[in-house]
Amino acid sequence: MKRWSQFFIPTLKESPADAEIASHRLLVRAGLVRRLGGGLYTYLPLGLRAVHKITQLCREEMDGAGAIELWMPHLHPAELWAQGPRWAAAREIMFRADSAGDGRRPGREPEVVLGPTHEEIITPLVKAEISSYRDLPKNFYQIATKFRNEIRPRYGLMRAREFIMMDAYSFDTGDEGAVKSYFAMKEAYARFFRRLGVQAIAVEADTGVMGGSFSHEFMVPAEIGDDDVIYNEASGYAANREKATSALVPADLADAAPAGAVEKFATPGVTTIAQLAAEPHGVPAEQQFKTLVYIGDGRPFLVLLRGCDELEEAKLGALGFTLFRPATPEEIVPVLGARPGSLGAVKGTLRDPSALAGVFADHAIRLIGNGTTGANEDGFHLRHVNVARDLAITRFGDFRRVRPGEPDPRSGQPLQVRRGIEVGHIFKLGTKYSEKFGAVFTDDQKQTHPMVMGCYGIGISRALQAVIEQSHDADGIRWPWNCAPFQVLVCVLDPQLPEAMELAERLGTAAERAGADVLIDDRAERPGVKFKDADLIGIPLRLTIGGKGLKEGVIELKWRHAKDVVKLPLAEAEARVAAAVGEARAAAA
RNA sequence: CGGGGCGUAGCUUAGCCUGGUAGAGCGCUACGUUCGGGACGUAGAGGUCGUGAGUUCGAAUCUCACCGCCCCGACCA
Repeated sequence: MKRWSQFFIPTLKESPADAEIASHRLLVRAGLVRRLGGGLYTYLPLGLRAVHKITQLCREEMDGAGAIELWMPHLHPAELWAQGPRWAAAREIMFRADSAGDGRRPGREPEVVLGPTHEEIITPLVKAEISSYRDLPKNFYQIATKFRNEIRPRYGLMRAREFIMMDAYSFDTGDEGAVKSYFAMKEAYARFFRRLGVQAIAVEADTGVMGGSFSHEFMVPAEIGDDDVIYNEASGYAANREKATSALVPADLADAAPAGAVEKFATPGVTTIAQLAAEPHGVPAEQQFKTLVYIGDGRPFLVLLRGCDELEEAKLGALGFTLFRPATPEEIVPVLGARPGSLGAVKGTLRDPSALAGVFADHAIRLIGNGTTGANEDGFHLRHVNVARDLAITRFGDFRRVRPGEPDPRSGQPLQVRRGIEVGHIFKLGTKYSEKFGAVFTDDQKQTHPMVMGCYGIGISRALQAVIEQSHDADGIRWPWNCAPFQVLVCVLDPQLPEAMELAERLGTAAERAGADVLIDDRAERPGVKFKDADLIGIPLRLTIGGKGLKEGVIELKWRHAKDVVKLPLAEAEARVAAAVGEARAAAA
């Protein structure tokens, strides 16, 4: 039981100017956090209590799923990362820390880095400690601080540079076991978010720099989310836009027959899809081939799309390059022979085809059949280009961005889109890290194999804010029972009356015995201030003790999410409060 | 890193265009009146006007540079 006057909850009437979204404003106004610098936040006592509630729930679900808690350093020797499979990509977001003073190697590679995630730490540990199939599977987790130099920290805790994360790593003897571990975590995640009191949906996701074979994200639907979720309610299909696909191209689509010889025609000044679609040329975007040039690990490659489609850049990750980026015009001309606007992939028109690492075509270009593309000669295009006959395609793939309304890959029903906040991510990693670090085990045939890994993350601090984003009203936060910093607020309107404070203690004790954390507002403030603050900090159950009520022989009980106030006769108050707490706990279990 | 915007008291901000005493509300301190939905009055404390240069007799105000923050894009839990 805490007394407000002895605690520290600095609430604000006005929102700080830098807080744009509701949850960020409420984090600050309700006295949960204060900003230190870009993407850096102090958790004030009330905010820390919410964090503890969330981590405890998370811990219970992880333990329940058989994961084992440990704690790894936040400072990582840079050599470990250099040994790992993704140093080049990961170092972009890692804070470097040269030991003390000027460091021993100023201007060169860092000696230590602040950990953005822990695959590079856990895998060598498991390699050193586990070598027999008898000791597998194992799943280790920690709940700790992560550091990522986000290019653009945003929205308070939503995208911070230092944040709290639960990260887990599973090690199995084979693929089957790894899949089992993966789905055990998927279920644990679902239970965790349900108990947290937040609606989070599992969607198929891109694996990104993490690598691995498949992955799900847990998304909290919210307008301010950074991700687009493509879904169909009826079929249950849901995927991050980066990963989402559609049944736009029929599986049994036959190659179109050529419609005539390839024909070059002059298109002076035409450098965009829209210009070619306009008069005098009048080639619809759906009949154009779009040719994009990227550089993958130093070598150029081409991506072909329909003129009307957009590239979903994340899908290029499937091509296996460690790093890729759009090519510059200076890089394009020597290879293709023309500048952007007149590019194409028609056999025989490329200046230096041997320089290419590949030509990757989106399936949807097969819908074009015969179309128009750049001639690799500034100011000229080619028509009657046939997909099968004329294009030098290394392989087809899914590279286009799905649009709402396209047919669901499962049911054919139209796909929809909504925004979401990514609060959790699970990956089936495979052997990417175990091979690199030599984390192998010996099986019962005395054969050694790399362990099959999975990794799992929950953004604890982000989940905290997602809860607020999803659960608030015009007056303030509406904490779900299980992650509320306190579950019961005893609002004493006349704390100078000894009998009022004594009653508050009794009710608070009754609520505590029933399993609630209790805060007593004993401040010498006017009632209006107390009620406003109570709504702002959003404690689920409010008990009000006032001089008036005491004379009538009642106290008041009010749920934060409800409008009505229930008057409880003093004689019944303790039992009714205990019962209310019991019901709330049961409902939130 | 590209594009846009903003830095004035702890917070929200006016003043800047058109250079000349830095103002208000909230919060804070003291006293009084109040006391069931962010009360009122009186008196106070609190400001290197982000930093540095420049123009000028004189700069919060004009110019330049730098720093910080916010928003939009690419990355992520």
